[in-house]
Amino acid sequence: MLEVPAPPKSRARQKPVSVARGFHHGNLRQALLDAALAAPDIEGLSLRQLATGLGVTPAAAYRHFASREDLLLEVARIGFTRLESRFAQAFDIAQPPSDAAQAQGRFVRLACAYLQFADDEPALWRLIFGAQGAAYRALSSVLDRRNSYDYLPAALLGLHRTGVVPHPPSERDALFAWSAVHGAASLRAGRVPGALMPMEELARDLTSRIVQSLRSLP
Amino acid sequence: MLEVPAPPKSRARQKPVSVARGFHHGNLRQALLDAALAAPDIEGLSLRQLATGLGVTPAAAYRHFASREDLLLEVARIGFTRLESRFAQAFDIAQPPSDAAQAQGRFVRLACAYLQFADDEPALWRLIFGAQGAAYRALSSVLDRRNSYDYLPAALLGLHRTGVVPHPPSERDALFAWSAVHGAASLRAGRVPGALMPMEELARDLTSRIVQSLRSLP
DNA sequence: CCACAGATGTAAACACAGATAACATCATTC
DNA sequence: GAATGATGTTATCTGTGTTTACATCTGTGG
Repeated sequence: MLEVPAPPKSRARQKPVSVARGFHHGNLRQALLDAALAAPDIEGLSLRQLATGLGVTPAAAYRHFASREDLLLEVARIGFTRLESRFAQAFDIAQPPSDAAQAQGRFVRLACAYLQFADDEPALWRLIFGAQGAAYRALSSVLDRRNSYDYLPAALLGLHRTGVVPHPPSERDALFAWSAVHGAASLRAGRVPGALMPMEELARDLTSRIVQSLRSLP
Repeated sequence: MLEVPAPPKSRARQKPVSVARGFHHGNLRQALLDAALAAPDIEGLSLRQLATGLGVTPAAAYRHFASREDLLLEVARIGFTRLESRFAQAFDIAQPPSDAAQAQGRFVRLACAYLQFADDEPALWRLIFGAQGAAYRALSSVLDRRNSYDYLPAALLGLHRTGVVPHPPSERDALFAWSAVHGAASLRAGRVPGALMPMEELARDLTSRIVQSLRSLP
């Protein structure tokens, strides 16, 4: 197309064992995922815009993803992994709580991580939990056995072991805690006015109420 | 098109004051809304399928709605009205609670209504609250001042007046209650296994836990 | 009774999206 | 240094939202 026939083709000739770093584009797959992750509205993305935005033909994307749906699912998987790593950091498995305050701190941090994720990555939050959590359901079978939602029961167990809560946590206890935190995050993501207070405050309020409810029931 | 030129045109000639019942189709607007309301996936609807399904040209729909988005918003409005009427029925304003049991019964019925709506009309639920509740936000400014979400604070107030809860309900109390119920409904709509127990049971469990949490805090 | 005006529907077209198939090109490997 | 498979391109198909120009129906005022 009327360009300099071959400007020395300065593309790195390193040949680093033939790993990563694809051929023409240079790892288009990852570039597509990155672009999608950076989009303000992931679900509303168009493959074509994504591809042309990367200087590449729409059809090229189909060498890496079977469909748009497939790409979005992969993005959701990445997002879920990010959420999980936030959980892991908040849970801090290396430092099991040795007293009530520490157990409660862990619980607060966990709730905070959940809420903060909705705040920091609203597009990913919508992708994962929006549309009735279709993506979440499609994913949850593929994820580690050590599911994200084991952290919460574990934190509740810590509350029991340190004497904060008299009974060992049941499944319903966990469901209730999860409901409250998830609901608060949803309302916050939906910008419901009441839920927009400072986040740490919200997390403390939530968790202390949950703990209160766990103290009394049989 | 090779049909009988004018089979006496048996369309009712009643001329009932010229109200409702449009011209060619006979109230296409309502037919479009009804078809959308009946769809299993409202957000995924296509205007063209909708129109042709009703034996009408795609462009015809644009005589009644400015855009697809506009149609969906109207559907969401109708859905929200349905949810509100469930709330109203559950709340039963004509019979204010005169003792603790009745106040708790009202609270349980309210939670039940919320959960039941998610069960009965999943497509509407997703439309209203899915995608970070964009539709809900777009709507909430248009709805009655007597907002749907006034029922919950009112029910909490009833709990206080009948002595179930020592302190008058604060905004945070309401937010917590709403978070828990909304979260449970979301998890249920997302078919999260733990949330799929019989509904009345779930509602009782939820509300009793919420009440427990309200009993203790300052 | 009937022409007119406005509401309603149709036909045709545009831009854009997802998806597929046939072809071209590059990097690696024998 | 050719064979090969991974990668990207060029059409092309179907379907969608939307607009424009035109046709038709309905109720109304002269």
